[in-house]
Amino acid sequence: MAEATDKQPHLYLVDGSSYIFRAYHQLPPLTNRHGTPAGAVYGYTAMLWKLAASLEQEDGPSHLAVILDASSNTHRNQMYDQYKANRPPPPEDLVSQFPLIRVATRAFSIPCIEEEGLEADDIIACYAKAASAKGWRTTIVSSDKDLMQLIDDQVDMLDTMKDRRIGRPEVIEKFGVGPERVGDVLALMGDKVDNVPGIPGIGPKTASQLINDFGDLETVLASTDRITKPKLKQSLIDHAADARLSRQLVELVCEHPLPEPLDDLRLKGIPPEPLREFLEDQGFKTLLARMVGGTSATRNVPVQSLRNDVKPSSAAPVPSGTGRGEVERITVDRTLYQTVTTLDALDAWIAEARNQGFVALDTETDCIDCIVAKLAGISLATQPNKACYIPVGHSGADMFSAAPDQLAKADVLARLKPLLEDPAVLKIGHNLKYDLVMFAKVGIAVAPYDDTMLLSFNLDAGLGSHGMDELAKLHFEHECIAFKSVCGTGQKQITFDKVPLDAATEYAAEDADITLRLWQRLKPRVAAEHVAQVYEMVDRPLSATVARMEQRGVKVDRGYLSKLSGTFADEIAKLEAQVHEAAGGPFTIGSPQQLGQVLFERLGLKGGRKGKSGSYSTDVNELERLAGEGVDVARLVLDWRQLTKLKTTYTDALQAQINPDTGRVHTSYGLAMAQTGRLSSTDPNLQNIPIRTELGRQIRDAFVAEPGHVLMSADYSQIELRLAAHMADVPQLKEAFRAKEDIHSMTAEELFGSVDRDTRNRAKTVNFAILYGISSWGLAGRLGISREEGKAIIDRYFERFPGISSYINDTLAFAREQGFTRTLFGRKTHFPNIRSPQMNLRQGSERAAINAPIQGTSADLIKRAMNRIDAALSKAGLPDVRMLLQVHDELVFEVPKGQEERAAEVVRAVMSGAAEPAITLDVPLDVEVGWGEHWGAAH
DNA sequence: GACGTCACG
DNA sequence: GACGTACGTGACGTCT
Repeated sequence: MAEATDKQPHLYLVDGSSYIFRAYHQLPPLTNRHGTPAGAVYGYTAMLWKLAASLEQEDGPSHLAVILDASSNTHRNQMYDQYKANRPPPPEDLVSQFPLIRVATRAFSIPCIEEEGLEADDIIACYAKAASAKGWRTTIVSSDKDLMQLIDDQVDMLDTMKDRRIGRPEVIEKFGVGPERVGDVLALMGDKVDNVPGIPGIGPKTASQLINDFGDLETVLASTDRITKPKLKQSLIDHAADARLSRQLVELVCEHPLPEPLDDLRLKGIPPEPLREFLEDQGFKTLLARMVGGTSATRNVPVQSLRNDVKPSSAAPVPSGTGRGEVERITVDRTLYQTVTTLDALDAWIAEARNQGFVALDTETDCIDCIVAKLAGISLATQPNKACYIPVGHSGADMFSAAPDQLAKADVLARLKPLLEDPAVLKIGHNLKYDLVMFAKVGIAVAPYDDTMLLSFNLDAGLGSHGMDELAKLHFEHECIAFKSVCGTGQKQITFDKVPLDAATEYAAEDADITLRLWQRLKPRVAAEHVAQVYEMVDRPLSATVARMEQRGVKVDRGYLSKLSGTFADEIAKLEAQVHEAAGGPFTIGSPQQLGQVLFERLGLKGGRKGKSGSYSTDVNELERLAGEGVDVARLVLDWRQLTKLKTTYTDALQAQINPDTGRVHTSYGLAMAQTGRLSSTDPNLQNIPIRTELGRQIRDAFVAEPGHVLMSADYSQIELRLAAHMADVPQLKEAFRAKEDIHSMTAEELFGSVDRDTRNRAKTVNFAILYGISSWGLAGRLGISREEGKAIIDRYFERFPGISSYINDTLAFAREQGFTRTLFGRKTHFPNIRSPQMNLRQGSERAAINAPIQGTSADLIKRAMNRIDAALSKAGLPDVRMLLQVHDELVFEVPKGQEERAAEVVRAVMSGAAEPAITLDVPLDVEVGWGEHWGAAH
């Protein structure tokens, strides 16, 4: 191939100084052959390699240079002596790598440009301007936001770590303004790291809003009379000079003569020497191997081999075979959908469903809450594009319009019941739990069934959510009709039973149509990807189990809650007065911002700023610290916080959630929400009712049984640690569980050689840390010790329980290889970021991947128990014992008085044996059971 | 709607 | 140049 003479020259400018900082933080602390730190240099070298490799590519460089900061003393320091004054010195093991950057660049025979008195940003600006003047394109390799000012039609940026191009649209996305106004926005918001002052109280959002409203900085400063918010206005007036200074500091200088002429930056190819020598010297074996293996017949550059195997790892974080597969183009023709208004038409649909043995269905209602919802209509689909809607509960748009022609609800349900209960016809739904409740309310027990939401959850957990609209887009690139486009939104929103039948048919029939297509696409993957066990034995049957629990609800004592609300309100009022008194004036205690100002400015307490908003942290740790130092107001605020939390989230909200028809609270369980396979609970969340403090615990007493009944609670003891002992195969832990020893004391003995309250507590913390994917830093923070001490404890843990470290290593190796983890029952959880080049993303995924098999197996077990419990109770002659709630490792039942002992034994047996017969655990699953008049007394 | 905070396992 | 220090959730109040 000829050299790139015929194409437009394309200059790449590498912001070397900023690159090496990022590389340092994102790569592990590697050392080179000489034992000196070289992680950042390696990252830098790999980046240059990648760039050089794209020489011949469409968008690759024809000219390339690396730009470095020559000195810290620049014209900006003369302008403002505080410029970059806050910046901490770089870490030592990074400083030692700075000179190597120049060596590495020379090894590539790439020009390395630096200029006394100019920052790299300014040099880049000069070159970009000069290149544009000659009609060249320029790509700035950096992610520095200051440089985004330079972007235009000819200039873009490239973030090689995220493998992302940044052009005008990306700038607008980030700043809300085009590149030409970025300088004004930066001047308003300032920059902590460079110590550019900006205007206090103005962050990115406000800054871009102001510039958009007024045009530029000077106009903003001149228009303060038009600004309505008093604080903002005053701040702008007070700090106008700071803003002008900031504007100058962020301005890039592009009038300087070029240190080297543009044409000298041409990239012709990389001579093998001295690159090979450099790679050998540093011991960068991977790159060296590529260089040798990729010898090209046509030229002496490593280009050919690079293109094939140096894929940017960030671009393909998900290993092959774990994605959701290719998009299948479909054509949805909504004109083919039918509105069924005659019994003959209905019978024809039922006959077709019977004939082929499966049918997709969906119900439409007048409300999202399936417990109170009334049926509006039912849609069916038998083939792609062959779907119908059967309205049964539609009314006119208002009280003056007549209801549309439709079949009688009772007739339709009478015809559908045999079909929906026919064991020879598979019913397919999406989030079928909702429909199961709707049909159960009219005496129809839908079976057998498949659920496409659960199919997607079991196949692709971790890769996205599992709503139908999203799945249609993902698998078919099809946009479903939006609910709000049919029913409107906000004040004007109407309920589905008011929607005209033609629009209702298009919307509802499409849902059944898409459900059918999703089923056709997803179902074959169940066997192929080995999730049949978890789907068939855990999640699919759980739909019906949970539907029953939701329908039952739990009785809540409104009078008791109301009284509690009153008591809390009095306490809150008292505390509020005391806090205001101590603060020297009223303010909104619930506003972290105002509270921070009161504590750390008005009262002058010492405390650090935290968070990117620049506001003070006032969380429980910070306030506990102050309270411990004898700051009474901190204790008062903590008490106020606890009481308002209890009142608003529990005593008030729970009363409002009592269903007027049943007098009970019916939560909704999310079956496909938590990535690990746990359930979640919403409207209200009954999985986070207080228990840890005495005050909060009173809320539990509001959960009561019907007269003549008690509430019974059964919970797995230490289930996650038991599973860890089994899965990691740790003999001492397994033995301790078999012998019913106290596991935290036993750990304390192993770790610290003695057992007292302190060592036991610390051992308990360590045990949890293991489950959550440990880091020495995190453990140190929790235990209030140094990182080194934290690391020593972890090392000792691994040494005493070697199974744990091999479990972690094996789990991570598997996850990196496959992109997902599995529970003992085969449940998959995907981790698309497990190989991300971004350290924080990657490490977060690693911790989650260590935890997921354990948390997920625990979820599998309790779900299996739940699926079996109703039948086991009936078989034991206890059909009136009703399972009501699940709280991850706990089940709550309503039990007729006199049946407690027998119910306890049945429940205990089912829960303890939940792994069998699929799995035999090496540890017993102990279950603790208690009961009483209310939930609080059942523990 | 984002953020901070806090309730649970 | 920033982020975030343990995993998984959901709800509320404030502020923009």
